Amino acid sequence: MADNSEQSFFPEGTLVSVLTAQPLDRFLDYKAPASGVKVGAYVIVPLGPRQVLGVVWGAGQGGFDPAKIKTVIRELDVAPMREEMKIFLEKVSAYTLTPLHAMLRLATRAPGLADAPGMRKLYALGPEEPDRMTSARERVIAVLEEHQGLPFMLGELADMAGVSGSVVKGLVKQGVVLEVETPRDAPFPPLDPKAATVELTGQQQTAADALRASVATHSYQTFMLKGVTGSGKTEVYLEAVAECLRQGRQALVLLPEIALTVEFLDRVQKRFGARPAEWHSGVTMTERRRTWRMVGQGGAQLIVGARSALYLPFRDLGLVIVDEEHDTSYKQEDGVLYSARDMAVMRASICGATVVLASATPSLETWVNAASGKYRRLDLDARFGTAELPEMRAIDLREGQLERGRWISNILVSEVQKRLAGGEQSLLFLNRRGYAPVTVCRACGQQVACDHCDARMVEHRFHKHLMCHQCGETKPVPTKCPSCGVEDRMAAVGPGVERLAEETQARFPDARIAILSSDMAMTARALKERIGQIASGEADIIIGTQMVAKGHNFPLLTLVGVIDADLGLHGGDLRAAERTFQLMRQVAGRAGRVGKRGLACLQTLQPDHPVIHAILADDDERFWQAEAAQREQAGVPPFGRMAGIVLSGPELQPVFDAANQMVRNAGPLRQLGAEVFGPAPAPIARIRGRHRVRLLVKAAKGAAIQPALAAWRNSVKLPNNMRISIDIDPQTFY
DNA sequence: AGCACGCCGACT
DNA sequence: GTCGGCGTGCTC
Repeated sequence: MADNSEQSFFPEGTLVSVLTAQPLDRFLDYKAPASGVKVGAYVIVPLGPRQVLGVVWGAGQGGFDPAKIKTVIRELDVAPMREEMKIFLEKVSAYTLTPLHAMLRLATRAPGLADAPGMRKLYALGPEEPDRMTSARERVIAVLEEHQGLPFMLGELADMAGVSGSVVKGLVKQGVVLEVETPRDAPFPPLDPKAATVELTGQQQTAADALRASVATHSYQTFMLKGVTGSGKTEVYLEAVAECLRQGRQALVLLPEIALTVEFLDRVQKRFGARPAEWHSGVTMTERRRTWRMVGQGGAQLIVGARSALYLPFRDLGLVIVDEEHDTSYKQEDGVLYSARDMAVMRASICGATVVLASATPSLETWVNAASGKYRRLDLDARFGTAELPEMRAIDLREGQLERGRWISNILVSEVQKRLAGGEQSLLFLNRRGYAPVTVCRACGQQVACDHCDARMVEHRFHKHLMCHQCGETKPVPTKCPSCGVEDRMAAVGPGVERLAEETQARFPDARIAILSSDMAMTARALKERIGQIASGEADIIIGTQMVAKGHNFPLLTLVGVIDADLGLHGGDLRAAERTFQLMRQVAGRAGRVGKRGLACLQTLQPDHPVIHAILADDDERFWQAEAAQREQAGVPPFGRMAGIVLSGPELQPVFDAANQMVRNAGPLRQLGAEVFGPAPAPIARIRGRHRVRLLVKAAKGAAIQPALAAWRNSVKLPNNMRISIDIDPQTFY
């Protein structure tokens, strides 16, 4: 690794070590350019016939034919990478076994990085009077006066004044209007921590004080902020943001879903008087470039975004909020495998920042860390206003409650009817997209499966096709069985939201029904608008998937019916209970947020299951204790370390053979006290035609398994149609 | 990642 | 004869 502790500036011709974003897995030496170059500088370097982006990591290492060493082409006009960012990238790389070049790629995911910062001309009011006043000129001056000194782009100003550009240019000649060269990437409007006064309840105040005090120390600390739905978590952590702004440091708020950002931005605007910078897949290229640059030079104080915002080049990060920290979308299961929650903690510990992990239903890891004192725990249990937690009731489906092809029990039907009569809303929750999860042939019993994956095809009647939820492959709904060839015996089995909507429509023909499902491809804005309409009463019954569990507020909602509370309780996945618990509680939390007490009905075949009991008893502490005890006994996370190794290839047998070869090479790993399990088919045994085989490594909590895993991975030479990926702290481990 | 080099099959 | 398939290896 390059050592840069001694030197930070390299004069012309000295050797520097450069990390490129190319998959080279080593540093390359270059000569510093005529102007010299400093450590951390973003540079363009020649690499073979190409020019690529890199970062000066430190002094050159030598040992390469000096005649072949090329010179850095130029340094980019952006803030250099800070030492703490380099440390962060190195640490994440070592922890997740991701090559450093891939980390750099994550950290430079901004368009137009290599471009010179563009300039543009803006127009503002100048000191002079015009020689002759015309009505066109008057209008231009009026527009500028109205917006007190705020400069405009030429087209914008001309449009607003209803004149052509030449009128403005004419005024520029006389000095009435000034032409100012402004950088294209402007700083974001300043946020004012005192823009709005907030009234907090006693408990909120206590929590906010603790967070503010921590932010003010400029040292690392993680908080678990646990607050039931509607307890005002956001208000509390926005106070921490306010303190961070006062300290002149930057704050980052991570949200699990883009759909939530629009609502959140509105709240920020109300609280701080301006909108913060955004960072997620829905942001335009220009705005991304601006945000990346401004974060680096301090022109953005608050960034709201998705997990990848962790890799922005913060100048002085003082606070990271991970909202809905239990959300599984923080752990990406493809590409670079990391948990944004854990990496947020890592980043904050490097730069002396406060972390707030906010959730109504924290992940078990966070709960355990809070229990052990590693994190500080803050609780908000008083609900805002008069709303209270809904009454919760299990509906036992075992006693022949449901007719064939029906999914809504009579008890639930009558509760919905009461809401319809009273002008209130009902939510029917089913975490299954599409019409029916299984299409089966009644003649031979075969189910229609995806040709490329180990998954069943889900019928989407709305789109008139079957779809594989693994790879997205679609095919028409067959009328003839693909296996036995018999005609017209194909049947849809089991419910999806579309089918639930169909039944709902049949049972309540006069009700207005709205479906909220993630496969209704909508933009974040359109979705927000739709949710807004529904919330304001434009629907009587809402049919929803997982999406509705993520923080939207429906004031008229007083009934939640969970159609299948058993989904996810079984399946051998140790996290299944945790996920089901979180989901159920959150969905139930939708009901009765304002005013009236709500009712949540859980339809289940296992009314005696501990998870169902914990939900009904509203006793989350007991649930987490039981879960923690179970995991501790099994020696699995967070009480032990685990890693999943997935080998994949086009043919099953060679993949298995390679996996077995790895097991035979696992000696050094076992010497660390680690156990190796497998090979076994991965949880999803085939994706896009590639067979996947998994090994699991289990080790004691303190064991440093990464170096051993890296050596292990390199101990087997794989054929080049085979891939290997290592997932530290996998989400599924069974 | 790209891009070259290189060594074997079916075309003008 | 040569155009082009993609396997192997290099890039400071």
